[in-house]
Parts: sequence; C-alpha cells; structure tokens
Amino acid sequence: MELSCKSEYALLALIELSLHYSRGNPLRICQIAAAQKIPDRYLEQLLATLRRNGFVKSQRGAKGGYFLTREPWKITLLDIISCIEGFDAKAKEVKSPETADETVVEEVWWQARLASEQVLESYTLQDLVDKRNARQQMDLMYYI
Amino acid sequence: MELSCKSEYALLALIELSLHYSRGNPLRICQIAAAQKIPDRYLEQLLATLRRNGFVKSQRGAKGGYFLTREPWKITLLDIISCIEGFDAKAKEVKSPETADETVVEEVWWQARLASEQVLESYTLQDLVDKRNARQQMDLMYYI
DNA sequence: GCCAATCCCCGCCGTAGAACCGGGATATAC
DNA sequence: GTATATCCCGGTTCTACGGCGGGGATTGGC
Repeated sequence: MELSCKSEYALLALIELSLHYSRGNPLRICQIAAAQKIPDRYLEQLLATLRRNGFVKSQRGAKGGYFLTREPWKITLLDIISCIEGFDAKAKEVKSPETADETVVEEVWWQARLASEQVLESYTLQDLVDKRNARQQMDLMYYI
Repeated sequence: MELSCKSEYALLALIELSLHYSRGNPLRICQIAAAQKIPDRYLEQLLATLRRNGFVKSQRGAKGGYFLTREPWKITLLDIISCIEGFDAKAKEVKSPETADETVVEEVWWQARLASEQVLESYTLQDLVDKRNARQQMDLMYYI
C-alpha cells in the first residue's frame, strides 16, 4: 500500500535512463546515483533485478554502464513496480480461499488492487519524463 | 499492495461480529477465532487495536466478549484497513519530495493509492455480509 | 465471598524483507 | 596490462508480521 524506497529508486533510475535514451552511450551506476541521490550499492542491486527482467541492458568494463532496452513510452509503471516488487510469477496461485467469507474478502481486495494497477498501467516512463519537464517549466515561470 | 494476514483477519472478525450485530450478546474471542479459523491470541491483539480505534467495544468478565459499536453499514472497508494497517496518523507528513522527479513519482503513486482507496471506501461491512450470503445461496443452488 | 470465565497488558520469539555496505571476480576500452 | 566498470556473493542492522505465554484485572453466577 505504501510506496517503498525500492520502487521509488527504481522509477527514478529509469527516469534518468529515459532522459539519456536517445544518446547511445550507457549511463554508469554512479551517475544515476548522483543525479537521483540514491545509494549506489543499493541501486546496483535494483538494476540487477531490472536487467534480469529485461528492462535494461548492461555493458561491462570501462565506458560501461546501463541503458534501456525499450523505448520509454513502451514501459508502463506497472511493469516496473511488478518487476521490482516481485509479484509477477509468485503470489498468484498461492490463493486458496476456502470459506465463503475469505472468498468475498479476497474478491473485494482484488478489485481494489486492480484499480490501482490500472492507474499504474496508464502511465509510461515517457509520461513521467514529460510531467517532470512540464513541472520544471512551471517552476521556471514562477521563478521569473 | 498485498493483503496482509492482519487485515484479512480483522475483516473476517468484523464480518463475524456483523452477523451477530442484531443480537445484544457479545461474541467471545474464541468464538470468532473458531468460526473464522484465526489464531486466537493474535486475534486478541487485532481486536485491541480495533477497540482503541472505536470500532468495537468489549465487555470484560464472564459472559463478556466483543460487539460492534456502529451499524455494519456505517463502517467502510477503508476505515478498517486504515485502522489496522496504521497509516491513519503516521506516514502522512513524512513526505518531503525534493527533486522534480520525486514529486512526479509521488504524485502518480498517490493517484494509484487513491484509486484503490476509493474502491475500499465504496464497500461497507454490510456489503460484505450481503455478498457472503448471496454466495452461500449460490453454492446451495449448485449443490441441488 | 468465591470461583470461573473473559478480557487486558506486557514481553518474547522466529521469520522475512528493506536498505544498505564490502570484497573480490570478471569483462572491456585504451 | 592497467584502469574502469559491472557482476556476484555475502553480511549487517532495523523494522514489521505472525504468533505464543504469563500474569493481572474485571465481571457474572453460585
């Protein structure tokens, strides 16, 4: 129910990668970490998860780093959070409602989760980048 | 994001109390625990939380137990889960989004949470009881 | 008044995950 | 071959969840 640091870090890192998506050169962990104020060693783990799930690719060695595998508008926030929170494959068939009451409760809960997932699914990484740029523009106008 | 045992237990216990709401006599912990297959010592803690937040009243001593303080149709699922999950007072002002990116991420997350909360707010305890009864009726028809 | 039933409160325990930090192995550009 | 990165494995601290047990307080019935 609460946005964990984990998911927030992952989203911020992917936003950063989105900003550099057009350029071909990869971004280093320490660059992302510095730009988004994320502990670098922790970010490394999150990027590893994202890599194993095909969201980013890595290039090892000098001049190495990370880059997105897909266009930012082809990745929804639900994709990312499902991946990072890890409820893609598991927690699906663990359900074994037995009593009538349990079934009803699970059903309503499922509706609630579906509602929030639909919201997350309606946003792509590109949308976040656009919103961010719009906000920066607004802040600038207020500054003047 | 996932329905914790805690919240599910609380909902089931309150459903049980709703079923006996019309009668004046209170329900014992062990009765609720037996009916809903909940570990009784754990249920005791949850009922303590619900009592401290005014959802149930308790009567001590022999012939004691718990009963609802309000009608089942005046208690939404959001009320219950907010109470039991404990994010009523805390985790509200902890928010201190600094960068533009953080702000955008929090904003979208907030939308998602709002969507699920609206669903939970639209259901009352009475609705759950009705759904449960309807389901039992259906199961009975299939049995015949 | 006493006893049994029942809630109340306190602390304990095991497990799991979050959020990190280190160290060494491995791959790559130069 | 060396500097620069990622990769991988493990350890640490803290918090919450799920649950158990003991002892105390309160109440109804005898």
